[in-house]
Amino acid sequence: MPPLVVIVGETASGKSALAHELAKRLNGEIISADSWAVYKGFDIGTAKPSAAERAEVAYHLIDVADPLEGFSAVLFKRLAVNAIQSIVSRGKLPIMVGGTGLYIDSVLFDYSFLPATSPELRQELNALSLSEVLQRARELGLDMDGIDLRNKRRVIRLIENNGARPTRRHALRENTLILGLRRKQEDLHERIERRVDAMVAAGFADEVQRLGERYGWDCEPMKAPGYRAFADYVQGKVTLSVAKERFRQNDLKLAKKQRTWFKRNSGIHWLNNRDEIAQSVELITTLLNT
RNA sequence: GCAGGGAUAGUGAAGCGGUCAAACACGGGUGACUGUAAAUCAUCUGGCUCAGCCUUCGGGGGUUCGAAUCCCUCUCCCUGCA
Repeated sequence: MPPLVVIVGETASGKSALAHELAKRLNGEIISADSWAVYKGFDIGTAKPSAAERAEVAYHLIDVADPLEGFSAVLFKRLAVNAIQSIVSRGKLPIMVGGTGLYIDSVLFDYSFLPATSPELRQELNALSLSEVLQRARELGLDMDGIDLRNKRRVIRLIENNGARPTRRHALRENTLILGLRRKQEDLHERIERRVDAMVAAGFADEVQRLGERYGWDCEPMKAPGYRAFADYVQGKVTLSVAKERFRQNDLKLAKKQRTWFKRNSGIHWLNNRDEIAQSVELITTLLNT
């Protein structure tokens, strides 16, 4: 198993900057594990690396999805595994950074997803109520033991898979180092506030306007909170300060979910706030020498 | 100045004499999570020595066994007539 470095953390924690720096120093390439940066055109609000950064370090899994077509964890896993292989074959170090827990875990724990399901069936099931979906599952004689019967999506998944369950998660990928970045609450608030301001200064509102006109206001990535709030703003529904406030609020909410997600992963090496680069380099060096 | 309407928990908003610490939504806390994951779902969300008690429904004063709900009055906001 080739070595893999993974960097996780809350949104705006500085993981991208750390990854970039490490890639430069250690001859690495970056795999973004971000469910929104995959979409073409959604650049400013998803905090994609700049052109200058991309010229310095190779980035993968950014701009790989069309905003009108959607994306999925399965696609992510497949592309990520391929990217790791090709990076390694070039003699470089793969560094996966991102905040989308499910995507990261799919690689870390080698999730084996069930076969694809038809969009028609999903559409049909989505239109039903929870009790109707449950009824359908019962009619099909599916074993619902252990399924969260109050969560419609879970029941729908069960039906789509015709009762099949995903295989149990595998052990953590070998030869993998997971670094975690954690910030104090007040620091995170400040970082988020600064980042939102910077995005606005960089023309975020114009980007949203352009994307809304091109892909419609209801396309998948437009549902990302920062975009949703600014879509309301450019359409004159809310003021700029309200849009910014919502953006910040959404970032904080996301950060909380990310914390919850990563908390259960006991394999993460949480870095101290000081000398994050030095600590990382040391840990990675150890990884590569074993 | 006269005639109406309104002030409810972090926000929006129900309630309109008892079953109201007060629906619901959002916001917030905690957690679940293998093809939408910034999603979806669960749970908690006035205070406390927590099967009970205490303090809340703009301020003050009444009526009543009992009021967020009725009356008087004060303050502030909106609407119609001047």
